[in-house]
Amino acid sequence: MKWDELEEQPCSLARTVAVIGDRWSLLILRECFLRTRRFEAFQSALGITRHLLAERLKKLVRLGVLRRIPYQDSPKRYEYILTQKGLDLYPVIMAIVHWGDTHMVDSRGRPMLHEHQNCGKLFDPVMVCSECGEPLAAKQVHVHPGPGARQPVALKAEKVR
Amino acid sequence: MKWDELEEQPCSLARTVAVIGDRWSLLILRECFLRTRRFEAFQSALGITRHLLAERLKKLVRLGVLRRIPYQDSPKRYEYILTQKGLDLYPVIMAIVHWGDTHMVDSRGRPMLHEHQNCGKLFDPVMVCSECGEPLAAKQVHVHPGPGARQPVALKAEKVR
DNA sequence: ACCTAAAGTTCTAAAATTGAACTGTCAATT
DNA sequence: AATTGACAGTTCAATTTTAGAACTTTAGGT
Repeated sequence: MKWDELEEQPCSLARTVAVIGDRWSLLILRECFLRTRRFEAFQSALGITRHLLAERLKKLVRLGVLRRIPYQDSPKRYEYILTQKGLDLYPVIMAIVHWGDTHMVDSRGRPMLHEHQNCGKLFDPVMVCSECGEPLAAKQVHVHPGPGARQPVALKAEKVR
Repeated sequence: MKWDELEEQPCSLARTVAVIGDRWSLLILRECFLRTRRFEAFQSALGITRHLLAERLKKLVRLGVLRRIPYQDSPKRYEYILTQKGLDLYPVIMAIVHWGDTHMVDSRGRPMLHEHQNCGKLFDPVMVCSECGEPLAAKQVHVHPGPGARQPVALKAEKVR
């Protein structure tokens, strides 16, 4: 399977994996949320090769997650900032961090703590139901095909012919 | 950077990316949450090569996300089920799916809908603060070094010497 | 004139992934 | 008794990605 095919699958997870499902993209986004904006800064913070960094930034811009904006002329230099689409990845990042905090820490404890400015407390992110507000568990969720589900099998067969 | 180095970084995101940050692991986990358990079933659902599937399953078992349990003798056959550590990835999966639902759908709409058995409604997952219950936004969160943060620079220099 | 900084690009070697065929065990079928 | 098929992998060559290092371009500072 190629990356482009992933993007076209009738599955929101697969399509998102096409965007962030590699070793570097999520780390680049972590840096974005920590206010990193420039090529050299990404490179030295992550230790990614310049080649790959250039490629990933290009990809994230193409997909609308980052915007490349000039911050000076002569020589023209650009920096990378999160779009709204990129900012919307925050829950993904936090869910990942929280899993790491729970299952991948050593004896010394968490590398980072998060403080919620709203309430002033150190917190963990919790995923809840938009309708009833209760925390979500896999077993309480049933999945139904939506309007964008895979075509009926008959139609798929047509296409193959 | 190698995968093992990722696992050892003082960052819960990097450590989690070491587990799920590749093209296939998240898709395999999607299938697990959809009740897929067996090698052939994963293979035909995903179109992954058998070679890679075997490797990824082994890795997820080694990392404690899946457990390999025999379901028959003669010939001995095994199936793969989520451990608690694996089940805890549900919020990550849901956050990813929700982002795809928001930003990667075509005109036909979502491929899948989710129903919360608790309240009986179709829902979206929302990430909230464990302390005050308010939805989280990146701008309202401040980050502090925790007990497992990177060693002081002086100590790092020691190590290098 | 030379050095540095930033943001890339180019090149070769190493590593990961793909695709396809092959293996071993056993049950069921011919 | 021999053949077929299911399942859970393993093996191997070819292709694609990634890593590592050097190089390029534009311009300011000394």
